Amino acid sequence: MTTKPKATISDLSSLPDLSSALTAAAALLGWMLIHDSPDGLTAGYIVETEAYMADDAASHTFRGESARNKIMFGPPGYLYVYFTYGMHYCVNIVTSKTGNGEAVLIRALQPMDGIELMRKRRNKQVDLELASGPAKMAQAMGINKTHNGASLLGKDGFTLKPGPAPKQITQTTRVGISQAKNKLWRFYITDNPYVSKK
DNA sequence: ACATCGATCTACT
DNA sequence: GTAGATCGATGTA
Repeated sequence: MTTKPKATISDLSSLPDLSSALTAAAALLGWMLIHDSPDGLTAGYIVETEAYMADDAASHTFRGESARNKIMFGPPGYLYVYFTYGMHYCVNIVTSKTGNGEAVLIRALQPMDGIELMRKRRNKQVDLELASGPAKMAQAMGINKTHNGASLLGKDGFTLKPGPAPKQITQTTRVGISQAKNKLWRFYITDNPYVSKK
């Protein structure tokens, strides 16, 4: 069995600045998330994110490390995937540094590549319904709990690459939380139709 | 052990 | 606009 030649990206310099969840949430807008899976390749343009910070009452890491959230306490550049509401997965990119417990929730993508595969995974035809929400996006990209802890540096099939810079970004409050509701830690590309909620 | 709640989505009214 | 699905993590005893 031959090893498939694959470009390897060796360090974090190929990723946006992940030094803080807050700045990374804004910086990730306009990047492409790519998943090269056994089923095929899908890619989407990141149009909506949320920052979950250290000492943030709405963050999974607020009450300290646990089996579920330990990836968030690890090094940046990895995926933190969790299961919620008994049926959905949500995808985060770990930021900051080991021990801090910060991440950026990827809330919505504009489908760019592998759209037929996204339609099949989602059992939906309309592009606007493929990835315009955190759990929709996870399903369209074929991401589940087995990808918790996957690297974004290519070796696990995930990569990020820069796309067209957003013209304008809107900063507002996060969705679906009951704590720290006043923080303006959600970001989206202004007027992009693939954003989950205005 | 048990109860509660959730970084959601869908289908229905 | 709102109810229901469905289960893992967490808090309370």
